[in-house]
Amino acid sequence: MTTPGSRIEEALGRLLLRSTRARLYDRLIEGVEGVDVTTYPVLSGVARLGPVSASKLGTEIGLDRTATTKYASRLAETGLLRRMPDPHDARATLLALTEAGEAAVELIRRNLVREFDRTLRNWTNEAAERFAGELERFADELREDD
Amino acid sequence: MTTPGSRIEEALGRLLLRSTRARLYDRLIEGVEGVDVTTYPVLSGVARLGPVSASKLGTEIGLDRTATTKYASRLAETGLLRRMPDPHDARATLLALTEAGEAAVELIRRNLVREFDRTLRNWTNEAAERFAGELERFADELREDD
DNA sequence: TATTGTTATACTCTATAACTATA
DNA sequence: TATAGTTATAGAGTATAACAATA
Repeated sequence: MTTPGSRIEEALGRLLLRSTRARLYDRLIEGVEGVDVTTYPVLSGVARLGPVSASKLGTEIGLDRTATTKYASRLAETGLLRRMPDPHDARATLLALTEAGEAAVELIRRNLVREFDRTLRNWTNEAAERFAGELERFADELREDD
Repeated sequence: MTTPGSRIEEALGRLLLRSTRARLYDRLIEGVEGVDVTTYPVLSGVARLGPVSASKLGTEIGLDRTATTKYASRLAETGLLRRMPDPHDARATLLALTEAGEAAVELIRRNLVREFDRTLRNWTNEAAERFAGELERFADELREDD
């Protein structure tokens, strides 16, 4: 029997495939030095959370702090992130966007939005809005069930 | 401006996080011996497509045929897949589910139903069905835009 | 003692290269 | 010549272990 669950599994499975993710992100990073499918979550996380330690950021984006540090260093080398001492904790280092980092985040985000809007070009606006709302709700509730 | 694309970007970004994927798959394959986050797409693909060559399966699930072969061998070692000669092409080998493979897919499917029932427990059946259809369409069209 | 960032290390995923057999 | 499956190999992602500094 074909249930909503099995249909969602199949479709979501394809979306979650490494190749789909890689292809999606590959299209967005043209002209943005130093950002790829692995460093994007770090860059995007700093953009969302503001100056943040590697430990906390790692927890938020589901990466180990050692991997977070590694990708943050890569982003720092290309000038998109900078490190600041944490005034409240001398052990910690805060990761923050540089101006170039802010610009990169803006560009990538615009590209992503454009990509999805293009995918939805044959949908009615009503259907697209509804789907967006349902996907938001689904993502929320899936992560709530920890 | 908040377009459907921007809302999808945010929601899908959360779904694509490695931690979300790992957590989801870990729950799906609970209690299924020999299946993990990498072999699951292979097993699931054979279940969906029926007896299929590694080349065609790889194309379908977005994996290189060498990786597909490797994971298929792993599934064969644990008795979930078997290889059959292709009667129409002596170069090809068809991958098919064994009885244990069918049982594993059935168990995963039951886990899926449980998982998504829990996520969708507050949705009407109509909304769940509609969302499943829209997600299928979205996944199709996102991959078409190559 | 616990936690921070970092580096070193090991393991896994996955693609490319190369080989053999068949269309 | 092109395509099938397979194995060997190499590059990259990511976790664990270990270290020094600070809470």
